[in-house]
Amino acid sequence: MARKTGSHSEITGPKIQAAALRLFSQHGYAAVSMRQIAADVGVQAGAIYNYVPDKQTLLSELLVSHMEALLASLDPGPDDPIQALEAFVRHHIAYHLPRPDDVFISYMELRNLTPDNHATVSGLRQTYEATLESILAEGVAAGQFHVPDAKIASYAIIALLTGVVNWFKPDGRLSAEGLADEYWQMVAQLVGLQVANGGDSPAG
Amino acid sequence: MARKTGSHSEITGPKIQAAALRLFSQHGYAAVSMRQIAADVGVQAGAIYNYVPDKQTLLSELLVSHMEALLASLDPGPDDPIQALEAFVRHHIAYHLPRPDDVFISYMELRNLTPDNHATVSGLRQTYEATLESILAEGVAAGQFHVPDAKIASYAIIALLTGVVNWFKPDGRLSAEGLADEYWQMVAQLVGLQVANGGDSPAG
DNA sequence: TCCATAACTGAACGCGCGTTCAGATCAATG
DNA sequence: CATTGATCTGAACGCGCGTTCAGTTATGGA
Repeated sequence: MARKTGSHSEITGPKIQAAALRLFSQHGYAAVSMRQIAADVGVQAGAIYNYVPDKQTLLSELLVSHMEALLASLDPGPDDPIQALEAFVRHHIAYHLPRPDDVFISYMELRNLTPDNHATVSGLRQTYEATLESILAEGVAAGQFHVPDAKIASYAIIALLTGVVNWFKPDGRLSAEGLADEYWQMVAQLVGLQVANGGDSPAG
Repeated sequence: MARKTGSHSEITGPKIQAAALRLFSQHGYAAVSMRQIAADVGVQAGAIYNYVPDKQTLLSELLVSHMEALLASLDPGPDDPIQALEAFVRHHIAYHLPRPDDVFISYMELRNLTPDNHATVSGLRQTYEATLESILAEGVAAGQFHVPDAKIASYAIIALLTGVVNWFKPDGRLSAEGLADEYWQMVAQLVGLQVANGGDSPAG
């Protein structure tokens, strides 16, 4: 054998993913060229094709791996719907806040996926949304939550939570934890729970 | 004078705006070519330049006119924060539901605006958001609303409300009014109001 | 040291892009 | 009906796109 497999590959490969993620998030998939990604990595455009078959696959892999990592990070959570909802809310914020670029492309570049890739990513997303919906449905059935419709409420809550990456700046007055506290209060109230003002999560 | 000014212009001009709006919303600004827009209108690409100086201006005008129309449609509303919030929620949904394409491009194509155009549109958007924020702030000051932070709550509520266009289908079980009812219940609870809901008692 | 080969370069390919413009077309005016 | 100018066509411009590939470079095992 000569040269160890992937001596640079282990560096350049991830660099390409990272550059593509940032550039797609910043300017949009269609507006970013392979040459721009290559320049960002410090390489010629042709070199990218040692790592990725084409531009479309590059985008698709970013979305799929984000959604799979998000799902893998999901804890089954407590049985009690209230606790489960709080855990979901806090986890959603904690997971998404450090990954604004992933959130951006996951919600904005879906339409640039080929039908096959779109179906894959949509399926993963629906799995995630269904997790929240079932928590809500259980809480409604148990008389703990009061929302007009569990599915609509799950859409509303996810939109509300995901929107945080649009304005949050890590150097602002709020820490990630403080932010999660505030969002949990709002979500708890949204589903009809009483929340101690300015305080912690509801007892239980 | 020969031919009356704008004999076709009055047709083709709006057709271009409409086609651009739909195509930008569907595929994204960068992914849509002037030739595609022209084909959709039934004209050659060059003809577009009788109506629009360039592609960037075409996008910018769509965003600006949407935001200006949205602001113009805003009623000052009742003095009471609760009534004002309800009016804001219902109006937001009623205005946005029939205009999903405007909503899409207004939130997804901001980054494709030149700095000047971006500043203009952002300014209009901030005016809109400030309307909600001041309603919330007044309600908090009056002890009617209980949210951790008026500004964050306004972001959350707008994200929640705007998300509706991502899933709403006009032929589903819900009418626009029924939908507004459900969203108003959720928002009312989010800000800490008690909402009568089919006879169940308030939680807690 | 030699050399197999992973990693990369740099040029090239056909193509579609935004935009321009000279000339054709067409409908209302005089 | 002839004229006029708004409207539109169709070809062209330079350019950058995604992708390919023959050839160059660099690395670590033999």
